Amino acid sequence: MEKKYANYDLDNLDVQILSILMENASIPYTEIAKKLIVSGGTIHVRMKKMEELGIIRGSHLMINPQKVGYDITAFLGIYLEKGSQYSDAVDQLKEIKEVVELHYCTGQYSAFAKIVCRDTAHLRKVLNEDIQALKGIQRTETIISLEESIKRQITL
Amino acid sequence: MEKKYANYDLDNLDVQILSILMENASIPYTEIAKKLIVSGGTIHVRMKKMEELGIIRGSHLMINPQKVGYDITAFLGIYLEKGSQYSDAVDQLKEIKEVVELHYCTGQYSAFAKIVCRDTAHLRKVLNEDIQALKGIQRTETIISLEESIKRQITL
DNA sequence: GTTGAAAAGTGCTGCGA
DNA sequence: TCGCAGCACTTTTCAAC
Repeated sequence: MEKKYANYDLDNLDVQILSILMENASIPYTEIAKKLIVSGGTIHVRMKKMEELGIIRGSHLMINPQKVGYDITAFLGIYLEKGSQYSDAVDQLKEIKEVVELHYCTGQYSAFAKIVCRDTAHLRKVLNEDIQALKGIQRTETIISLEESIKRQITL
Repeated sequence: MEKKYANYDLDNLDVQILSILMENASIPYTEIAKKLIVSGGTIHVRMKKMEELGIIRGSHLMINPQKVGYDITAFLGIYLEKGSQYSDAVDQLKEIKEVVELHYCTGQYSAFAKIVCRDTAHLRKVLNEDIQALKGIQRTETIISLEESIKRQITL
């Protein structure tokens, strides 16, 4: 068993397949097979195995948010009144669709969120009306992203 | 021209197609066509248009980082010695593969990064050896994510 | 712009090694 | 466990509306 990659015995081939598909999920299996010099069926078997193991979450179409009118990305450091209220906060924040990421974390903030909005007016509305209104949230600190310079997945 | 969505005249159909594919990029065009009650050809034409407009960045396979041994996500507030050194910092940080996002931003930090590591030892190595060694970086503040509770794309 | 169907290519499955 | 080959399905194209 090769144990280089985590709790699962992913071998080199598995990792190479993932690496290719993580960059471009629409590349056909047959082409991956050619690149890695195995048969198409093998790719299929490996992918199925990795799906069953829960390694693969699914595939997403990446869109350019700015081109569909979502121009502003912001990060939000959240101070909760009590740390124990985190799970309540999660449930409430899930209802706000502008919240695209939420982390429970160490450091000065109890929670840390990433939000995407159409414009400054929209951001202000989300911050003032939606998020500040949630119970259990003491205050927040906003960091606005002026430019997203890097955006990629981990490389295995 | 419907101008509800950005600088481009995306109509309702375009937005519905994107909404479906953003959640699951592997759903076949023919099935989308059935759902939206148009022909497969139409979906194809719309997708091509949106690709040419740069609205669609591509499709990615989402993997579960924890299952391949990347257990730690952290955010890094970066203080640069001078704000003007940002583009230098971008170039240097691009070389560090653990950095998956980098934003130029307002607020106390000059830049803000998201990094993904295997374990605490790996994180310490990236912070101490890779990032602190970069020139132009004064100091950093690390926020470690203990749990990622929300992870999704914007809904149109 | 949309349709529907035909042609080309891809994904899936079972059998054999 | 892997690879090959045939069948089903999807994507892509195109003439016609």
